[in-house]
Amino acid sequence: MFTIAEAARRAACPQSTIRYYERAGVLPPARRGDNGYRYFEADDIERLAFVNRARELGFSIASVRDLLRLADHPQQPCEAVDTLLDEQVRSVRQRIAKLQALETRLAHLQRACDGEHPVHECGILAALSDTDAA
Amino acid sequence: MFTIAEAARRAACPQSTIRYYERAGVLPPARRGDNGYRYFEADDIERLAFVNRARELGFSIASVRDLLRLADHPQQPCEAVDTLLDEQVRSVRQRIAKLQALETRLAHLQRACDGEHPVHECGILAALSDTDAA
DNA sequence: CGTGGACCTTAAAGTTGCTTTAAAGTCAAC
DNA sequence: GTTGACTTTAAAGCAACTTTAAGGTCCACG
Repeated sequence: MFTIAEAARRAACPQSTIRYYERAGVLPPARRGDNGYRYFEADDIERLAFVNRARELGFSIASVRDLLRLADHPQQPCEAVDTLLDEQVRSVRQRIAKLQALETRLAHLQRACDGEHPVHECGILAALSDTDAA
Repeated sequence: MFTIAEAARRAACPQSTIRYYERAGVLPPARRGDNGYRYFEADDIERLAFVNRARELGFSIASVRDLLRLADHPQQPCEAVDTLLDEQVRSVRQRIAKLQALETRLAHLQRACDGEHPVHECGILAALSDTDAA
């Protein structure tokens, strides 16, 4: 039986996040002591750790809910898990591609100015101001 | 003199965004007709386009405000512009690196399951449940 | 017994950059 | 004069939390 402070320490995440996860429905309502304090068992901490790992992998709260539901029903086919993971991979790859395109444009801009002139000669601001610039 | 609908069309951005930018202080309060309608001149549309381009490059609203302030004071040295751009490049590269690390981990996970078994044999959920898994 | 400090609780607001909604006023044409 | 397309505002919604404020609880020390 752990207090929320202990749970937070063990899961290495803020107490406020644990409360939030409960509110958001990815953790079940915690058991309460007579004083209203939350108490956690080893099981609860494992579930919290599961959530944390899934979040680290970039899954949304909604997807984490789905993953937990699947984990709770061991007889179901795991196709749904694979699908969630595939979607997540695609989403990450898309974000990478967008950021790389951005990086290229920003790097080009960096070459437009050497930092030695006043702003009105700055190639960077010129590019931002210019309707024709990429 | 353009209505907000015209301005939105010319800048290819929603009207709600124009109003938001005004509220957020990156666009000055628009001139108003007797009826309270906003009216825009070519200048205003250019400023809006500047904002749009900077946003496309990933600059925060706060940075866009800074960039505009710099653009409005042509005699200042453009070092500040370069600094903002450098920071932006660093931030984008960092995000890319994080996403690539994520991609690697997700791709590993994908190999942990071929989608043919029930959930309780799923390597993906096992990895999420396992305290020792990456 | 009391008091100080460390713990816990909740609801609500703040964050970022918008979008959406609702309720309402305006304008032009038929 | 009324339809329909425009405009306005304030406020709420989104994601995933974090922060704040105001308030109970617990325990140990004197």
